[in-house]
Amino acid sequence: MSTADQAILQQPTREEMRVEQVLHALGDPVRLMIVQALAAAPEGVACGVIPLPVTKSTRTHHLRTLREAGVISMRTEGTRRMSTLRRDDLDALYPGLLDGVLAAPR
Amino acid sequence: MSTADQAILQQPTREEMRVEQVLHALGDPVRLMIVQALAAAPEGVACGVIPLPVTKSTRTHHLRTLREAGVISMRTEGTRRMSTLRRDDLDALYPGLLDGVLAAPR
DNA sequence: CCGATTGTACGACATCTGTCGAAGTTCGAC
DNA sequence: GTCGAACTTCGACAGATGTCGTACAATCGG
Repeated sequence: MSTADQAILQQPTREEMRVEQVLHALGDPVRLMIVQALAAAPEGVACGVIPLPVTKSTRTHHLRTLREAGVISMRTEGTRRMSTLRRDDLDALYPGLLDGVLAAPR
Repeated sequence: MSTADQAILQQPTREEMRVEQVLHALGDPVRLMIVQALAAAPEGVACGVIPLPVTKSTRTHHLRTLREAGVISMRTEGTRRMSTLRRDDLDALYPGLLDGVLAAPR
């Protein structure tokens, strides 16, 4: 590995984020479940421990969609991938959006 | 016409609205333009006057998607269809969501 | 009544998207 | 070194979705 090795997977900067992409990422039932699970665990969660009604590969697909939209951040930790909500960036760009989504009646 | 004639087109009640459907509706560039245009005109806007890069039929399609998700309300007024944002319902169900979306950097 | 204006309905079509299974990769433990 | 655990990658595939053009419907003004 190089000395500049990054444990954090590629994700858009705050400037690169687009609201329609964020909304599209949030507009899927499985991805919304992931976001709700991450909201309850500010320190991050291993992808695998979130209960989801899909297979591993589909899970990977949704996590990448969320990451590329800028909704979550992922870092490698051993063989685990830890995910966290990018709360600060989302709140800065779209104040109230995330809270509104999380406040939705279940 | 019957005495119970309704000028307001069918739309979900507040209880019937689902957050993932709302987010999905908002997650399209054209529909987002519509919402931004409606946000600037609380009294309602005729569908046709919103500048959009699509044809009439596509416009109708997007307006129906927004209406069926509960984002907008439509009523007939002569040969016009007036659309309005369902601000009160959205704010009640998902406080902050709409404001966050509208605050997005253009 | 006629025509113009507005918008909807329908069918077609290319693309996107969510889903899966199988195979590959990376890391930690023994 | 070998095994298992945790994810990713790839290819495939069915269904959803955005788009258009044409045809149809309703309303208002002369």
